[in-house]
Amino acid sequence: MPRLEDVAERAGVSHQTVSRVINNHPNVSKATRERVEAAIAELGYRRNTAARSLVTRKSQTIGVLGSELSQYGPANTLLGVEHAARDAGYFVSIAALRAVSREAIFDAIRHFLDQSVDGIVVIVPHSETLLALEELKPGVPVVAVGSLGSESVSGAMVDQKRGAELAVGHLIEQGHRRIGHIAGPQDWIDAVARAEGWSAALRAAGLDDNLVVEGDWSAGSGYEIGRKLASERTATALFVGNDQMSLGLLRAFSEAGVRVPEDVSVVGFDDQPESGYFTPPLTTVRQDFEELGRRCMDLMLRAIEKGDTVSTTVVEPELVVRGSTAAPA
Amino acid sequence: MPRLEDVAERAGVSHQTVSRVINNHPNVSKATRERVEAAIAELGYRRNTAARSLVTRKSQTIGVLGSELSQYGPANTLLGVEHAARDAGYFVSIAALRAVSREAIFDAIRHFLDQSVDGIVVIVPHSETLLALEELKPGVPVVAVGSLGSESVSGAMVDQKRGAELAVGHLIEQGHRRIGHIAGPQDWIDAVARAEGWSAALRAAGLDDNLVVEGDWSAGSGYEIGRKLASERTATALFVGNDQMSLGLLRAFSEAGVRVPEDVSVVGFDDQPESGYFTPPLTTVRQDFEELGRRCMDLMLRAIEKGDTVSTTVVEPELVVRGSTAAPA
DNA sequence: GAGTAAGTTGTTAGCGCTCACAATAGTTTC
DNA sequence: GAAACTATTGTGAGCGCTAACAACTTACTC
Repeated sequence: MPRLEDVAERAGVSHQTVSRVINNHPNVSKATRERVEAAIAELGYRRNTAARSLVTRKSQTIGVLGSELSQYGPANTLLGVEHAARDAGYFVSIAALRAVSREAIFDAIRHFLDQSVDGIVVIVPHSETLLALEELKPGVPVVAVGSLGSESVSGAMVDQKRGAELAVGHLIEQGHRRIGHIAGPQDWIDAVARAEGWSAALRAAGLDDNLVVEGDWSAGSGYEIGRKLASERTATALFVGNDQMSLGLLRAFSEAGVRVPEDVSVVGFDDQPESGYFTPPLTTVRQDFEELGRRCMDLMLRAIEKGDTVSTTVVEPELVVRGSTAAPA
Repeated sequence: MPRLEDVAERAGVSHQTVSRVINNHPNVSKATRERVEAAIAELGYRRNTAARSLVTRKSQTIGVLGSELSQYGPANTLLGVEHAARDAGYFVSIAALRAVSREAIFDAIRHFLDQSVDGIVVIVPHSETLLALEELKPGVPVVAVGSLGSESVSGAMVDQKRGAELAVGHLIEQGHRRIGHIAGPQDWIDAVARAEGWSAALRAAGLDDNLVVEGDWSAGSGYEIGRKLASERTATALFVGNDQMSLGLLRAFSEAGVRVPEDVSVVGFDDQPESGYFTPPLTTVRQDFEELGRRCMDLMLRAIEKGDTVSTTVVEPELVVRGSTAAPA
């Protein structure tokens, strides 16, 4: 592998001039720059990241700390971050948490600091994550996905409360009055926000917000809850915390002879690619996860390159109406 | 940040001795080792990765090149790789391909070489990927997921052909004689292997293998194909290339009044967490993607640390029988 | 007890790059 | 035309680590 020195020799300049060309320093004459660029091309020179990193203490790497990274939302957020990062010339290093705990988070952050990452994006949608980050100030910019951030941490989120309002608003418009909620686990930031949004929208319309059950995001939990609800029949409409639980719910209702949407309307959350092919096709709230990831990197780049302080960005959700909602009988 | 030198001073030894302790060299007396370890703990010393990397030309980093990384299979494979890598003390850097092309693959590989990764795992299930890798010998070990590898590339795969045989065998056992296949896109290695397995199993049983349609893995394509098949009714059973297309197919059949499994049996492939909650619950072939990822890293570590030559590992698939298959009417 | 081997520790150099500063050439100002 | 700039290029040092070698102990052999 050719070194800076080799390029310099070939171009007939000093190594420092080559360095200037590589780093786009202004004070290099056009002629010299071209000569150096030619030499770089001829030798197929590529800068040694480790050497650069050693002296600058920057690694051109963003660490992405995630959990549940194989789920639709996190996976797509990661993708958005990766694309935006690579476009900006950054490497992306990942650490996937097997279990969410303070110790595991600390571990992963240390792992990133060992690599001297320039910034850390955290896709760990648990409430305790923010607390852990507050406690262990990593000394590099941190963007937490799915939160508004805090004093020292930037946040990028989809407006969950707004999403819940869209869903509930749609059901109210159709004439529903008893609208239940199947919530996600309440140690997830988003699950809490959706439940709050549901509750707020109902109260604003003068309706009861007492029909809540908590699932664990899985289709299995949706199924179990669905079996129970099918026998009780308390609500005419259900706002479900995500599309997977909705799927399980639909399955349980189908088995129990409860018709959707004729007997009960169902609204999900996420809009996974499959949701339009459930039986019936699911009305749901779309979140643009890739956009969320890109926004994260926007905040990150501003923090790294312009030294911008902590800030927040919010992505708007969108209601997608399909066949699982109708006016109550 | 404390340096090696600082630790050495505190422990009253030379920096080289500290280096030996860190790198687990054998010839350090127990007393010295303990003294050094104490100093490391007291100062909170962490080795500078860049400096180490500069001199060793190793980065303790594995590059993972992927496409469709938000899909269930690739995402979980990535997870398996990440866990195994981190357990072995390696960092994981990712590059996600937006589109699969030789140029994009070359680009990503160069990106990894810039980081002087110690190895590259490729999760790009397109046939042309292998060719591209053959052409551009990166100079570090490469493991390609979903292939048997080649002369210069190791391979880790789930036995797709066996999976297809399991599915078709199950249908034949139930008494089906006209068994169609909804294939995945034929530029995917797995799609080809599944189609071949289906075909081979049918021919081995003396049955026709002329009922094939090609989809694009999406639920949407399964739906379109399902609408067409519902009117034709040529087969009594269908082996579908993946679970998502199966979902679309089930939806189309449900709309058209074709009953599953009474009128047509359906077997999918993948066993995503949701598949057990389709209507009806889907009989499918399970692939253990995380295991696949771990196996990848096994091969990789052997290649890196023991200089093992190119090799292959195969994960066995498993048939999961649920409610979408039954004997023909 | 001299000679050899094995175990333990220290010394020096250099990986490839950027930073701070020095030096030179070219331009403007009065 | 000398002083004072500005633009361009070069020089030397050092980031923190490991590899190679040197040096010193201790133990063992005959």
